Amino acid sequence: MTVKEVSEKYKITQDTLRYYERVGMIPEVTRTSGGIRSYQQKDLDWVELAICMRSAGLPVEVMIQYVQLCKEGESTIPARLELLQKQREALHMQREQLDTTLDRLNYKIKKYEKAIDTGKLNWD
Amino acid sequence: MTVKEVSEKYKITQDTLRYYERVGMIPEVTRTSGGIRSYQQKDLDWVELAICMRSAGLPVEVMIQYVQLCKEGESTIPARLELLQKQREALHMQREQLDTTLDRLNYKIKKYEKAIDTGKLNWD
DNA sequence: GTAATACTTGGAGTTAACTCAAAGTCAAGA
DNA sequence: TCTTGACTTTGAGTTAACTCCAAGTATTAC
Repeated sequence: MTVKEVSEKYKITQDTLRYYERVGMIPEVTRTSGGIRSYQQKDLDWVELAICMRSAGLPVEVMIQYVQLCKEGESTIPARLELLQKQREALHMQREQLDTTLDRLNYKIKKYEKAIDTGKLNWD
Repeated sequence: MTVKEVSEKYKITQDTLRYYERVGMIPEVTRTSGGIRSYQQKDLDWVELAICMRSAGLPVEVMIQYVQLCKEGESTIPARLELLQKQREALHMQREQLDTTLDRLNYKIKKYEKAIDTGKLNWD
């Protein structure tokens, strides 16, 4: 697949795909003899992983570290595990905060709905 | 409360507090005759709301709009409701994405744990 | 009253994560 | 072969959300 096809498949710009590769957030993509990107399944797997992590707010920097560790071989498996566990912890906290905010939003929304319903506000 | 006290209470910098006020993410804070901020309960409520929304990733711009609507009076209640509902929807989607990513992280973590446990990787 | 400290503003600087532009190279069709 | 359009890189520009700085004013301690 060309960069254009991949960008369409994942709804992400070509610039972003090239950027991810340039900064090392995904390993070097397979190229044709002419130097043009030709994404293979393993390249697509990396792209998908990168997009998934980014869409949850995981920093680019963290993915760069992970990719770096993967390149260094199996000896880095404990380090990779630790990195992933740390990120999971961060996402759990993020989730809790999200729920707290959702509760607050729901509370306010109910207030407004009632206000519109009864025609008056009885604010706290 | 002074800006310093508020910054300590909510673990946020004074600069950020002033920034929030300057851009209109919270209404103008009560001042002393000398022009120094003196946060009252209602000011603190706004600060707390702003921090809560921001910590869930809700854009500053959205809070600015909300504050603006509040200033314009009760006629904007339907608009405020709509704004809040839209943000709730966005947070719900964000939450789903977070869960998807967490699933993926958990899968990888289990793989690595097993690899360390058995001393070998049986990758997919 | 004066020194020290905390506050004020306006505006410039920073960071993360893209996003765009320019100038050149590659590949497919007439 | 020539043209057209997609691809390449390097490097600069943009956006959101702060973050910092300088110069000045207010408050508090002595």
